[in-house]
Amino acid sequence: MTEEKKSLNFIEHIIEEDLTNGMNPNHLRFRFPPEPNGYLHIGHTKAIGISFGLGLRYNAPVNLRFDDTNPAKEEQEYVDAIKEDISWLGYEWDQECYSSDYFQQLYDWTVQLIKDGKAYVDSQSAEAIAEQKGTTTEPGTNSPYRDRSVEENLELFQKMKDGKFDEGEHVVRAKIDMADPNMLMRDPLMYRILKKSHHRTGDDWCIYPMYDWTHGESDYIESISHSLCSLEFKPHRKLYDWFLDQVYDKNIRPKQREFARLNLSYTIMSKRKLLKLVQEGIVSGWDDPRMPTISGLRRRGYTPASIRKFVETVGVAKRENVIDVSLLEFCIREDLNKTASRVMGVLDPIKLVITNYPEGEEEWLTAENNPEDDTAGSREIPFSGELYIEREDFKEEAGRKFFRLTIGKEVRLKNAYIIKGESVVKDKDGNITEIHCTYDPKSKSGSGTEESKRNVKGTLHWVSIKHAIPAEVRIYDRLFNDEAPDGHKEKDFLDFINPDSLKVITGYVEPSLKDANKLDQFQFQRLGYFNVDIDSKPEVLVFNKTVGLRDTWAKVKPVTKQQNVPKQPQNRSNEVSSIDEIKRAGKKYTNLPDEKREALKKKIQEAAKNVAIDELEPLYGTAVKKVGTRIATMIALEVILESNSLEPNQLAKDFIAIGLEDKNELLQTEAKKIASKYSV
RNA sequence: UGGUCUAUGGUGUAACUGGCAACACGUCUGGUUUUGGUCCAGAAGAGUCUAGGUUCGAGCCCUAGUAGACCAACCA
Repeated sequence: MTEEKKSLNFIEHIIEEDLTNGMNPNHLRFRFPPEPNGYLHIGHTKAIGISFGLGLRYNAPVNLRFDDTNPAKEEQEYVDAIKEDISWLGYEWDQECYSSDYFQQLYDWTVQLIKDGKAYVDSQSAEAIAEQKGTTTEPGTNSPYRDRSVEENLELFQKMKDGKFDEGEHVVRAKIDMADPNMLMRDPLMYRILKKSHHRTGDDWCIYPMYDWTHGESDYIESISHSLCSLEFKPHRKLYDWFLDQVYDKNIRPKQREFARLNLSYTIMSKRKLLKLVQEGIVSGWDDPRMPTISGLRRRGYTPASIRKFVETVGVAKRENVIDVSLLEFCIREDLNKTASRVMGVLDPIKLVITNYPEGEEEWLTAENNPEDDTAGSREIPFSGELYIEREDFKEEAGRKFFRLTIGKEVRLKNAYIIKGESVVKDKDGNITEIHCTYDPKSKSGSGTEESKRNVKGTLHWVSIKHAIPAEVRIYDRLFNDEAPDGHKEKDFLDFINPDSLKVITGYVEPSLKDANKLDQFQFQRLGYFNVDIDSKPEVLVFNKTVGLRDTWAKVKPVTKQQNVPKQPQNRSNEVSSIDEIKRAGKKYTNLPDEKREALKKKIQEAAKNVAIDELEPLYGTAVKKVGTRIATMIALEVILESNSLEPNQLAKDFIAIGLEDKNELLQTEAKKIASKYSV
């Protein structure tokens, strides 16, 4: 609480204001109210982080409340999983509450509302009620049952409770205003009949209160001061307050305030869709390491601290946002860098023979466990004349930028000796099967000799073939290959499943890993962070790749491979990329008057000359929210096609198709222009 | 065609009751390094959606546009 430097988010501003207006700080109380109908995911951690974070900041209690008013969807299994996940994240709740604990109170209040003429029993079908709701532009009409007498209402409500009716026969509605511009105020439902067993109340009840009639009242019962939820509940606030008015009696009056929910690129957050992934067997379960669930992240190797840091870093505001997954990755690397033991493992092995190493000999070398942690100590690792190194770490010949092993060049084997590439052995097809090298016996790491201090450019990780243990290694990639898999109107999110999201390989790891426990975390040096999966057994070790190391080499690598890339600007650092320029121009496009638009168009066309069609992909699609960006893309596309005299490829055709259907006229015009030109 | 909310570098968030835009991620450069990791030093990148207004002065206030999101489940 002494962290004065940290700026406040808008919710904290509200609280500060309440406090300066005389609110007793001891009356501060928050709540996290999940519905136990699924597993918690990374999106929930934002809500959790906000409410529990506030609790920590103001030293106020936070209730965990299960919003369990719909027995059709809720199960005890989810209650247990949610509790486990929150605890694992490191948060402690004050009271464990259930909306179902308030069923009787809610019932009593409803009776009072009926007596006050503020609620009534409606006996129409769901369809009829929906029809009378009206639309966003037209007012609704009153139900024919709206003016039933208090006595009749009371009697019917009693019978509903006693199970005298079937599902759907009657509902209880609040009598508010069928013409309110806010649809939620048009006589909202308070109760419906549901003949289902509830995971806690069993068959005690066959009428269940609706969300709106439950949430605010539950907050009130628990003396919640600030009830924080996501933006889509904003319209509910009016109703929240209306219901509160009916029962409010000089106690603490909760305030609902709304924040934007978390969205993560390349990820879906909908419980329904996550459930589908599980049900269709696309993933192995809710805790599949590719899942954005807390349990999935846990199994993948994410730490509670890293997730908390992440939530803290993304901030809280009211605008729609998409957080880049790279931020999540940064958070876990930052944490693991300080804590994970360094070990060596080779995932794509190729045999390395040290020809001048004494035949049959072996020795044990000392290796530091964690250079970031002085207390981590060291361990012994075996070395011999036959090793595995990473296939990627050798090329017969390579440019100066390749800091790894080539013929005639020296590199250091981490914690061991300096070696020099001598020759290769190939099979009939010309594939390299063995690399032969020589070593400098005086260059042993830590030996203190002149040679041991010699500086060579590259350092390689390795394992001794004789001592290494094979292990199953599961390598994950993003589950979807689209930035916003569920942001497309036309396509199903399942169309974007990445078929290569899981690769299972056999790697070879140093023998010290034999005793690793489940969920232990390691850095496989130069490769990334890995943890021991829960499937791991003493006979077969199983590792998950949590995340790779930051890798600046990987970015330049492709360029060295493909010679035919279009000319890249030399001083990339000093130039805005053409793509950025297009994006930027597009951003303002729709807001400008026609004259200025022309200038912008020229700019886009100029920039487009240095760009390939495929590079436009991230700027397009229904996932891109700004129309301007899409228009700019369309303009750019035209230039690209024309200046290279290309025919539209599939991607281009997709762009055009989407453009033609867009409701924005400017975009449509541009799309039509190209469409007719290339008769797409 | 209604109501509500939102609009700040590539992304996310700041900027206390108006005083020429900060932090993190990402990107790039250089240094250190027995991990192309870490660490250190530095750079580029927005003039705050547009147009008007109020003001000595506006990202913050007002008006009008534009764009996006949410709202018509007996879901939460």
